Amino acid sequence: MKIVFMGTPEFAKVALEALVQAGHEIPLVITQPDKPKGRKYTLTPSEVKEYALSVGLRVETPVSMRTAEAEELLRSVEADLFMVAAYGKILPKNILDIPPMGCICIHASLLPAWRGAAPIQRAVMNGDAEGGISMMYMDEGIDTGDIILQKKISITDGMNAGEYHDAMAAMGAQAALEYLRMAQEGNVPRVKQPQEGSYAEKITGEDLYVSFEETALQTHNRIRGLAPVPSAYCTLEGKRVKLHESRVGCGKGVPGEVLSAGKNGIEVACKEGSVFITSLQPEGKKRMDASSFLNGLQNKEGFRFNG
RNA sequence: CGCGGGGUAGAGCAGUCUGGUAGCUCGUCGGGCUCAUAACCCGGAGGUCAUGUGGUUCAAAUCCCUUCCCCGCAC
Repeated sequence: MKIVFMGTPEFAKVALEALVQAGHEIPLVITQPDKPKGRKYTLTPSEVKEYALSVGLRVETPVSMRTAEAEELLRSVEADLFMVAAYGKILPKNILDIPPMGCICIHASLLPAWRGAAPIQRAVMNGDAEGGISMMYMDEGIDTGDIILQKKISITDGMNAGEYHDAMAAMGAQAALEYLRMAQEGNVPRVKQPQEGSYAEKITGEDLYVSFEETALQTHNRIRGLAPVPSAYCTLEGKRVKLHESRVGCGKGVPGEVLSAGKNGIEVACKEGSVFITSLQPEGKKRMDASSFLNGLQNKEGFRFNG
């Protein structure tokens, strides 16, 4: 079976790696073009591209899927199916129709929940107790295709998006292999999705700001849902402070007010309840625990955030 | 050359503007108090102040220059 793999970030890389190690034939890998990244603004390849090249796969990075060139490229490999994981571009119908076995997508949510760009972060930020992987036949909608299989995982309170992501990536890879086994036996289930679902909007700068104007639980979920990257933040004396780890507390006070500061962390009042910040990172500094932060703080007396 | 912050004891910081014996909080080690302690008290160790046998100076953590490294923003 010839598979064209389409994907971009780490999540997709893990799946591609599993396919390669299982010995599947992958004549072509499609990923996003290199993008300028980092302080030096250097052109950086995607995780998928980096890995694919390291194992000698053919990689193409079309700028658009809506060109004759893209269609010709994808037809020319005569693949049986396209497997897509967090590619980052919408596939038009003429592309979807190319492979005889269809376009199969690995999506990081239990559809129809969290369709779209940032299902992993949104699930954690929303405080979901359960999440998982969906394999589906792609259609022209955004993550609305018929479902082949789903795998569930619980999201514990102590888990951040990074940990959840890693577990999900591994599970996504397993799901892909399971699908391929079913496909080889010619026995692939296909269940329609409900129309109604939720949408996981892309994370923007506004999502990162912790105002403490939400409840303690919402604040905690925001912090862990954005950890370890891109990180939630608040401000202290006009400077950004990234918030990496927190715990829910039950103190009361004006949102942003520091209620206590010690070995348990820095307790900050929220609209309802409080959160203990246990790991944070001032602008220009490295990540540190709350004790270290307090050791170096000049005016330990009555500081407050976002003030 | 996209913008900016920083490299001082194991950790986090002050001191740099206005050169003149290296400080703070925490940790660590020893002792004491206590039924006991992560609490408290007393004492000690620990730093060629990132780099350059760099420049200026009677004197450089501090002023000037070199190189390396870390981080925030933006993308």
